[in-house]
Amino acid sequence: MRERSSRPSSHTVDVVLVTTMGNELAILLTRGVTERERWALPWRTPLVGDTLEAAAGRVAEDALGEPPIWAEQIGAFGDAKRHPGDSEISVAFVGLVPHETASPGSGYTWFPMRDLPPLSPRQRAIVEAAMRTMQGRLDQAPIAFRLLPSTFTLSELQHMYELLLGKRLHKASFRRALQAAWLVEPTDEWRSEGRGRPAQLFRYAPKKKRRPHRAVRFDFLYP
Amino acid sequence: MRERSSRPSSHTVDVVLVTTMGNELAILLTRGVTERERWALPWRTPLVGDTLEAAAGRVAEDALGEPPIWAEQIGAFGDAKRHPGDSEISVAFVGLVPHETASPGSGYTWFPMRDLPPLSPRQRAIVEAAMRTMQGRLDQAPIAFRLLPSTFTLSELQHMYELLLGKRLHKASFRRALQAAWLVEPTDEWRSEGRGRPAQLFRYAPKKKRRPHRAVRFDFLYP
DNA sequence: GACTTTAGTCGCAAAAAGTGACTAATTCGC
DNA sequence: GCGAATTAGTCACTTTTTGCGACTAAAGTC
Repeated sequence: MRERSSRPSSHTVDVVLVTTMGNELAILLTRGVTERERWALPWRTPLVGDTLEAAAGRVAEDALGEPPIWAEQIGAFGDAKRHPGDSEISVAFVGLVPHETASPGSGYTWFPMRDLPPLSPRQRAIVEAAMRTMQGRLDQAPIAFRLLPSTFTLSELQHMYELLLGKRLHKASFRRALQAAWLVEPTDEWRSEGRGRPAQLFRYAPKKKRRPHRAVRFDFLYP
Repeated sequence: MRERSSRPSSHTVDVVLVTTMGNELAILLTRGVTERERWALPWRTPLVGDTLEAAAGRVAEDALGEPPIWAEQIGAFGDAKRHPGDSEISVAFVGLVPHETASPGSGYTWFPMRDLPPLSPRQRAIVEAAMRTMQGRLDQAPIAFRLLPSTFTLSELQHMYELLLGKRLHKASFRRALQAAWLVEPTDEWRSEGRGRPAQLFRYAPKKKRRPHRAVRFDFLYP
C-alpha cells in the first residue's frame, strides 16, 4: 500500500436518510461527535479502499442497522461553509428507508422535515439537494414501491408518492400513468380498512416497456 | 488557519471540457503530469479555501485561457479505479466551451468523442456521466445558445442541439417548442448562405414563463 | 425556366394529461 | 333496515402536447 493512501481522508460521506413518519417526511440526524451542541447528518470518513457507495451504506447501517432500500449520490459539497467534522468536502448521498424496520441507534433521531433543528449551511444545502434528487428520481426508478409492504393498495401507493413529492396527485391520472407503465399487477386479495369500499391489493411486477421517444422540450425553469 | 486545513487535499477536481469541432463533439485532454504515457482529463488539487466551482473554473482557465460558458458538477468519483493524480476521489465537472474562442494551452488537445484515446476506468466513467449530465440539462438551461454567436439562424441552433444531444430533431417540432418557451426573438437581419433561401437571424431573449405543471409520469427507463 | 437546396409554416392525427363526475362497496348513526 | 358518509375504482370529456408529412418561399445552379 502506498504511503499517500494511509493518510487520513480529507472528505467525509454524509448521508441524508429519509423516511416517512406518519403523514410527513423525516430525516435522521445525530448529535455531532465534534460539535455536541448541534445536530448533524450522519457521516463517516471512508475507509481506505472503500467505494463511496459502500461508505454511504455503512453510515446507514451504523445508524439504523440496515441499508437503505435505495440510495444515490447527490454530489460533492465543499465551500467556505463549515462542516461538523471539519472536512474539506462532503460527498453527500440520499437514501430512503422504510420507517417500520429502521430503528435508530443511540444518538440518532428522526426529525420531521417541517421542523428541522439548526444545521450548518453546508448541511442545509445537502438536505435541500437531497430532496430534489430524490423527487427527481421518483418517476425514473421504482423506489416508492419499496417503502411499502409487498402488497399494497393503489391509494397507499398514491399517498406514498404524494408524501415524497410533497404535492397532491389526481387519482384518475395517477392510476392511468401506473397502468401505462406496466408496473403493478393485481392480486386476488382485498383489504377492508374501516369505512369505505374495500381496496384491491396490488404487487410490484414491472414488465418490459419500450423507451419513450421525446424531442427537446425546453422546459426551462424560472425559480 | 487551522492545522488540518493546510494538509494537502486528497481530492482533485477533474473537468470534462466539451466543445463542438466541425460536426462532432470533442473533449479536452492533457498528457498526465504523473503518468506521461496516457491522456487524462484536466484536473487540479483545489487550493485551500477554494470552492469546488472555483477550482473547476481555474482548471478551465489554465487549459484554455477562459472559463466555460456553462459548467456543472457531475458528482464525486472514487472507487478502486486508479486516478492519474493518485487522488482518492475526483470531484468531476462538465463544462461547455465555444470552439472559436478557446485555444488549448501546450499539452492540451481536443479529441473527438468518437475517437478518444484510452483513459483510466474512472475517467471513462466521468466522461460518460458528463455527457448524460450535459444532455439532461439541455432542455432545462439555455446553454446551447451560448455556444453560438449572439445572433444565429434557427437551423444553426437546431444543429447545435442535434450535436449536443447526438440525435436528429424534427424541424417543425423544434421551432414549435422554441416558440412555446419564449426564448428567442427575431432580428431584422437575414443571412444568405450560398444556395437556398436566406435565413432570418435570431437572438437569445428569454421572457418570463409560468412553470409547467405536471404530475407523476412514470417514465421508467429499462436500459 | 426547370431543378435543387435550404428556410419557414400549416395542419392534421395521435397520444398524453387534467379534471369532474359517476358507480361500487363498505361502515356508521339512527 | 335505511340513508348519510366514506373510500375505491372507473369513465368520459376536454385540452394540451407531440410526431410528422406536406406545403409554400426564396435563393442558387445549370
